[in-house]
Amino acid sequence: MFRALVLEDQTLMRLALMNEVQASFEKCVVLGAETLNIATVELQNDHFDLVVIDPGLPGFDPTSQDDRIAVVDRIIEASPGAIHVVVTGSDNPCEADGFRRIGAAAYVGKTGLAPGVFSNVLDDISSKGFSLRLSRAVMTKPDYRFSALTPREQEAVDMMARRAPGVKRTAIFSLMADRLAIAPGSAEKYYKQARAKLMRQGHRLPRGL
Amino acid sequence: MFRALVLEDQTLMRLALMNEVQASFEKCVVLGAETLNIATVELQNDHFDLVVIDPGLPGFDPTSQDDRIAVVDRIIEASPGAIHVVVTGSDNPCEADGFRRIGAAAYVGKTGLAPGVFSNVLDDISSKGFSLRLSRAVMTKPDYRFSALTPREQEAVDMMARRAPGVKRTAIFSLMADRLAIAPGSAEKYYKQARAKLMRQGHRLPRGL
DNA sequence: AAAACTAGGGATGGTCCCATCCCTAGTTTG
DNA sequence: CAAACTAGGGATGGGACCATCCCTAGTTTT
Repeated sequence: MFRALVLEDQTLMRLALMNEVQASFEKCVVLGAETLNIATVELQNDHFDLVVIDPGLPGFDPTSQDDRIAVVDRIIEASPGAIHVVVTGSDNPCEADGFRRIGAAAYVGKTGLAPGVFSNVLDDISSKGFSLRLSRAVMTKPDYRFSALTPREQEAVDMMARRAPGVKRTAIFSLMADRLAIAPGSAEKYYKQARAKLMRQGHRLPRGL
Repeated sequence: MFRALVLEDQTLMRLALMNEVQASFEKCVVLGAETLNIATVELQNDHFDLVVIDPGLPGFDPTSQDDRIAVVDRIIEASPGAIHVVVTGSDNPCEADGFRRIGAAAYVGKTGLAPGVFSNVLDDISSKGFSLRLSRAVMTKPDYRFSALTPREQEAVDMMARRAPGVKRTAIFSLMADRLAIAPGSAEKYYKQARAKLMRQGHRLPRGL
């Protein structure tokens, strides 16, 4: 059984990271720790295969490079058999190199860390030994979330809303079919159903329908 | 239709916050913006009832108090009719007061911001006009997440694992029943089913079974 | 004009999860 | 001892969502 631990003080982020880890492995256990103390205790009592660390913990000076390194270093020494992924909000290439030197297998900025990216990070580690993902803002449109839609319908709307200008709807349906591993006809159905729901509720639709 | 906008650069956190907002309203639309620019455009084009802001955006100096205030101030001026909630990782009482003065209705630290807390923040705003939730680490045990469990089963395990010493299991089943609005017998069932699954898979169970 | 894209709608079977109720049987506790 | 807590298990109905296939009909492109 694959065992992972996520050390991150921000609760919503910790839960989200735990989800990402879980989504990356068929069968696994993921522990979430809010503090270095909790994490240290767990690392002493059990073996872990993967540890995700945000070095910006409370009780440490967020501007002190030494503190940040110290946190990660303590974790790495406490779990020599694990893969270590550093996740941070204030990422920079210099710090990435520092963490790499002390044994981290990945350095990931939170801004670019979207659902699904974590799996790619793990793939990078497997193939290249190290994964570096620095933050950069790439969004040009907002995300929309409608409470009336099912997850599939929401996905359909998302992908259609992000469609580049000039791209046919049919092309998007094919793309959706590939990504979700369903038939293009089904993708089309979800989109149309979603659109109809929103119209019925009197929504102003996002640009691009 | 209730309309909300979440301005937060970290993708996973933005999506989590959008979920929290969505969970707080029966029917709503939630937009997520990664940058101040995207948010500004949306605020110009549409009316919003609620805006959630993390002032620690890329392109601004995270240590500059002026920059942080400026971001929130621009948003508040661009959406005079909305309720404004400031969410930040590096929270302190002094800054809270600053944001309150310029018109924010809530100041929330990310560390204590767990699923469901956002609703409480909104309740505070309704009843008292302002909500202040500063971060503090309160966890003493880690969270466990098992990939084999359904959400209900996972909840049952969570609540049981957090049980205070000496508390009877039956008491927990009643508590679960209250929180999830189900029969205590059902709560018991979920817990036992979850436990059985984990045993079958050869898991080491968390302390407290 | 033919082909493709658009925008709706109806019907169906399957799966997973939710919630409930009922059953046995060993161990603690009052 | 009786009552309550513990630890399993089986069966059932309902609901939401998934995925597919089929239908009509107007518009646009080739």
